[in-house]
Amino acid sequence: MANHLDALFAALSDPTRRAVIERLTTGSAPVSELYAPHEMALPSFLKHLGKLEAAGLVRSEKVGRVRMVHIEALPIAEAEEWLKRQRRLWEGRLDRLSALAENIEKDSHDG
Amino acid sequence: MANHLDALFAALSDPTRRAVIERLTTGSAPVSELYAPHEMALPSFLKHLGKLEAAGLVRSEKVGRVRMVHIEALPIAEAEEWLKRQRRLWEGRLDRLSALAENIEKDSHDG
DNA sequence: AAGATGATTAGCCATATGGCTAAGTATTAA
DNA sequence: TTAATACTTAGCCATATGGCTAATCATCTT
Repeated sequence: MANHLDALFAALSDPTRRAVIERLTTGSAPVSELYAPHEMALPSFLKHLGKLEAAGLVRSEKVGRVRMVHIEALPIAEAEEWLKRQRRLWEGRLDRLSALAENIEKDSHDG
Repeated sequence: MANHLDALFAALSDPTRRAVIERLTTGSAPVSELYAPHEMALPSFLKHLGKLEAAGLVRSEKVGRVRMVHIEALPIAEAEEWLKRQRRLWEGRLDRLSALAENIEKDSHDG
């Protein structure tokens, strides 16, 4: 995937993975705890964790036999920024259109 | 896909599709114009447009033999909101942690 | 009416994704 | 030192995804 936004948005496109992110906003947790609510085999779940980590949304390190996982704020902010920029560009265009409409209105009175 | 955020984030996970969104923030355009900058066969490109439309990010209607495409603001705002909420939850937790740290500090002086 | 234009449909292909089981490794607990 | 715990690795499977060509349809333009 060329752009890292690719991996970022792809990571967020799955409900299991978004649920993990939602859980992690309340604090770090070991794999076993993150896994508990999900009705799938552990290896399947670990693939999801792997994608989150590959996208940079999450980090983890092993403490004894337990792997602790924590959220990484920056990539979330980056995705948010991309969306915000698109929304603003779009809104900016609407503003310019209505300004234009006003000018046309004015012109029709002047002219 | 259960949640409509699934389709939304999945639609945004491809550079061709994000490029289309970026182009559309500057105004509606016919398929042929949206297609022009992309080095792939038209049917391939149309699949991308189809995903954007399925995700609700885009609408289109046919005028003569031309199909005009325009952006739909709401889904972008929804994706943005989900991200914002996660960021705030996480930041809120940091605030609580530092408040807790201050209390512990205070207690250690009192006790 | 013929030809060009803009899109659409059908169908093929390779790779990615999301799920599984089975078996293995490394720590900790008894 | 044996057993339980917490992952980890390997490998299989079905479906989804992203690309293609070839053929078709619908609407202008000449």
